[in-house]
Amino acid sequence: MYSSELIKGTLKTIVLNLLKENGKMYGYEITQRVKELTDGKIQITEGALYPTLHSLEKSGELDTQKEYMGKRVRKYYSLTKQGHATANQKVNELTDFMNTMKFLLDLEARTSNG
Amino acid sequence: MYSSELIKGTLKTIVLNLLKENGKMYGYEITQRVKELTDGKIQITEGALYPTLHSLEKSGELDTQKEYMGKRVRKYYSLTKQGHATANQKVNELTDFMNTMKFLLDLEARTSNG
DNA sequence: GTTAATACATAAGTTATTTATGTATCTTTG
DNA sequence: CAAAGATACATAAATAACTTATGTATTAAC
Repeated sequence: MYSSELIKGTLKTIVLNLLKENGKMYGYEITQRVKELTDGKIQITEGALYPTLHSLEKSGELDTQKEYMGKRVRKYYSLTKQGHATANQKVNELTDFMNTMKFLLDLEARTSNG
Repeated sequence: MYSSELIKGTLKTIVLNLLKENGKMYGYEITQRVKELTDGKIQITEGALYPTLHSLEKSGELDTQKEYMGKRVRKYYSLTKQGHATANQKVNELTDFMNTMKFLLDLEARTSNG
């Protein structure tokens, strides 16, 4: 597990990008998928995820659709048009940020090489 | 400028790594160096930096040394032995985290290619 | 002699999270 | 069939890292 400060600020990006790739997902599914894809290195807690989903819905990024499996409810989320745009923008920003960070952290290698 | 949530959690790593590369630096110098190296994309505020430096000193990562330029004080910070170890560990963790994030965000490319 | 840059510092407010708790259904296991 | 664990939602209080605001003082530039 990474120290939690690192993961902060990337949650919305992760969620939006997963929905972009998968069309629709429900909350619990998102937590499991991320855990699986990262070998448990990133674990999204429900206390963090649900408020984030609600906030993305409120701001017009996500649509919801309830489905009943027997008596159990699943709340599926999918991107709105605006959500697609936000997803792209967030992923680009994070990619850019990571490149900048790599540049900063690689300083030693760069100065000793030239 | 990146959205501030992204930068959160990386400040200590940035500071420790800069000190590792430069031997000793003072606070204001750190803010300027980071701004310069990132073309203004990352700007560390003094309200964030000074408490971080104090906290790293308190936890035994940094040593200080005051120098007077005329009447103006500069407080130089340098890594302790423990600080060196923490710097390496933090940089490794951030690198690892960024690789994991790239893997997560590249999902689409991977699934459409194989 | 006023403005901007250099250089330190701290305190109140914000915000995204963690931790804790709660409800309910379905599945496995002894 | 009872208990435990997994599935699936939700919210509220506490925490931590920052932002924003403010303060002091020296030096440089105009």
